[in-house]
Amino acid sequence: MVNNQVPSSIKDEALVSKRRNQMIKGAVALFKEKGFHKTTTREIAKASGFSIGTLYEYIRKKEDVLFLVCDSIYQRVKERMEASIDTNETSLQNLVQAIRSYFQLMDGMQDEVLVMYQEVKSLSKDAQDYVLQKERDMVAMLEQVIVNSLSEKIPEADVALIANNIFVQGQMWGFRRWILKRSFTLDTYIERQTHLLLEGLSSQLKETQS
Amino acid sequence: MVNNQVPSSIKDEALVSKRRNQMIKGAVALFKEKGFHKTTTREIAKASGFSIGTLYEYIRKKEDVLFLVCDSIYQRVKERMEASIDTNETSLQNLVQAIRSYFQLMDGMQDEVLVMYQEVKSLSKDAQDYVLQKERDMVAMLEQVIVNSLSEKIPEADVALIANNIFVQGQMWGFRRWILKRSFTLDTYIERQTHLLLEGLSSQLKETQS
Amino acid sequence: MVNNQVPSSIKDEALVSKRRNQMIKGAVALFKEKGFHKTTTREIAKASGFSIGTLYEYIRKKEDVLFLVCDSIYQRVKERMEASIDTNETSLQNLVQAIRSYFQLMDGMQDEVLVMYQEVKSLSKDAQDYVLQKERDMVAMLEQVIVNSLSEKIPEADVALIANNIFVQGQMWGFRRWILKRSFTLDTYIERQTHLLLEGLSSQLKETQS
Amino acid sequence: MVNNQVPSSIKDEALVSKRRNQMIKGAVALFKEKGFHKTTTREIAKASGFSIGTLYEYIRKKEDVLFLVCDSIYQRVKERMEASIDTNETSLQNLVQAIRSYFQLMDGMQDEVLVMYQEVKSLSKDAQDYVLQKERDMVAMLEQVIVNSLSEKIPEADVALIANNIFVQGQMWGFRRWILKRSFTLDTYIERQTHLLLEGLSSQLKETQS
DNA sequence: GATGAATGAGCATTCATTCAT
DNA sequence: TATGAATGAATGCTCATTCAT
Repeated sequence: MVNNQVPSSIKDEALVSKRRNQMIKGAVALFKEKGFHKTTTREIAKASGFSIGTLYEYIRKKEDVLFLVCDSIYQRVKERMEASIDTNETSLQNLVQAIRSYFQLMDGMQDEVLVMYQEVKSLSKDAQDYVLQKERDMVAMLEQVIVNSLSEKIPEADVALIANNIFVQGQMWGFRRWILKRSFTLDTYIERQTHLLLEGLSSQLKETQS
Repeated sequence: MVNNQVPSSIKDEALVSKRRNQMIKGAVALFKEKGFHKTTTREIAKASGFSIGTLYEYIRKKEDVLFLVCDSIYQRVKERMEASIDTNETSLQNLVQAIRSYFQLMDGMQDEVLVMYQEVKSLSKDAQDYVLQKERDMVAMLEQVIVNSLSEKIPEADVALIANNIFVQGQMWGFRRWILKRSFTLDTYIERQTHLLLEGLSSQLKETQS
Repeated sequence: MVNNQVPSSIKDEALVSKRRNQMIKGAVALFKEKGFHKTTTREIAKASGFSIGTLYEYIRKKEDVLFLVCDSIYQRVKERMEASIDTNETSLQNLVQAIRSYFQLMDGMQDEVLVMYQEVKSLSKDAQDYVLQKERDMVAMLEQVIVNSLSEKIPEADVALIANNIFVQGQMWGFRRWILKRSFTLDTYIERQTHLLLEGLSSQLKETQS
Repeated sequence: MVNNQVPSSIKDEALVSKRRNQMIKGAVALFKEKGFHKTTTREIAKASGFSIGTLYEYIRKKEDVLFLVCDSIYQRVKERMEASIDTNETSLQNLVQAIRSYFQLMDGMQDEVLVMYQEVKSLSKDAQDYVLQKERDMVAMLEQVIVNSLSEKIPEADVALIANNIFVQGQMWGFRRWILKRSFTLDTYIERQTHLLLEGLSSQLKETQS
């Protein structure tokens, strides 16, 4: 699926898609290593496996690469969340499972998420808005799962807050690993965060037959 | 107090201190507005009130400015935390109060924290280590306050986790304001986060006579 | 008629001719608008109605397009001068008529002449010589008409000078329109320039029975 | 006198003036040789005797060099015309003298005028307007001299036309030398053009006691 | 100590031209 | 014949850093 926010002068859409994937893959690795600003377009071209001229057949400006990278990361995270999280199921188990899936996802896409985290602000306002909408969607998914897992209604704001906390704690496993890895593995991290959350919600939670 | 990590060719320490403060003040404003990479040394010099030549009498490289800025921010946050948080007091009230102080601090230094958040990765490994140590110190303060507020011992890892959660939630008020401000004011945000935390800890908390 | 100064890899001469005409038509419009140097080969191909690859089947280098354009303009001007000017007729009326025709021609081909005027110097020396020969031919035509209109012989140099003056005044109507249009329409311009010229020549002119 | 249409980041106005003169001198030579578009900024810097970085301390964009060059040429032509032409004197001799001075000037600044002629269209609309105003001023000077040399009034349009003819004939000596030099030297060219003009005006001219 | 002119390596971007299909 | 994807040399411009005054 070609991202039409970024025009290309190449007509063959399948090719555009293929080349942009090469580009994204190469760019993520570089951005991870040295950040967007310290990465040159030539390096991106080289890491993508084609020439600088070819790079510019598929984008207009360097910032387009960043946009493509951020968008692709958000898209992949969103898709994988949609695949692994059931927003209809109403059991508590479903919330626990959703958190686990999401944290595992964050663990696996750690580098990508870190890149995204540090560089979104380098995008133009428009591009940021476009990309952040996906973040809102993801938080909304978590909110739905939370609501479904509760037996009593709690204030909307609290649901939003919990969803945001979970969301950020997932990312935190990526961008604060330097401090967390002293005390946790991914599994213990998931387990303890879940534990803490459920304790806080205990009185409103649905009964679960495990 | 002159930061000796960054050598200056000027002998007069008082002057170095004064000039660097001008520099930091000007630079924070610029980094906030356009980020470290898009800010030029000329702009920094101008915003600091002196010439480009003079700027380089007080630093060696552009990165030194970033280091000075980050260090100064951490330093100020740390100092203000130390001033408002009592790590000896053992009441639950003290934890509540510490959280409130810290969140208010984050609210007031929102821009600075945002800058720091996005730009630390641009520092050299050494500079990052130096600066992150201050972060570790702050988390440690929170850990101490948490431990003091509990009647029973809980695993060290849990203490670390809670401290990290609080720490990040404070920053989150700054860097995710775009999504949080739909549901919260600073006060309601503090109140609900505190509420959630205490619910989760309720069984281990010290009794409080309010 | 295919211009053999510019080789093509296509064999079918009729096709070459057709494609080059498309090319010239498209290119003139572009050169007029933005000049030769700011026009890209891709734009020329697009304006010509075929692909960049096809463009290069009919020329060797970008400069060939400019040559083709200049040559075509000169050719058209020359042909139309030959069609409307009678170099055998010896009346004064014929000179007056020749000037009128030529000025009207310049008015109609204003854009083309302007393009040619500004861009010939971008041609290689050889191409310039080739193209300027046509200009010499046109001036020679004017010289002939002038000589025919005189009753007495005047120095060759004077004839050349007058022919050049007429020639340039015709072009001047194109490239200095910004200043002339405040005082003249095409008709008054023709009338006054003719008047001035005839005054200067009055004593040598042939009698005319109008 | 520093041209304020083009901002410089250097404060010392005398220096700006000096460097820009170096720049103009170097650039004219290059533009003359290969045209504005085929001249690189590096070449301009080199020909000016300083580095590319320094060049850009005195201008903002490459086009600024062209503007500076065109403006300087017009300015010099205008100044020298003002110095050698008397717009108050009312004798016929004065017109003859003015033409001679102007043609000699064009002869001496041939290269500059050629450059200007071919490249003004590369300037932005604004810059063109600014520069062409100087041309209007010069034509106006010629008009004044013409009017002063006449005993009877002739239509304003005719005065404008004659002034323009003289103006263009002066330039023509530069840009059509390839065809004129077969029949003329500068002196004979001046003499014959003047002769032609005076013949045309004879009945309206002031008596001159030579 | 302060200034700001000079430097040139470095970077993003363009575009004429080629060539496999 | 026609196409258009690929190439990379070339170019305009920026900016951190130095150093003479």
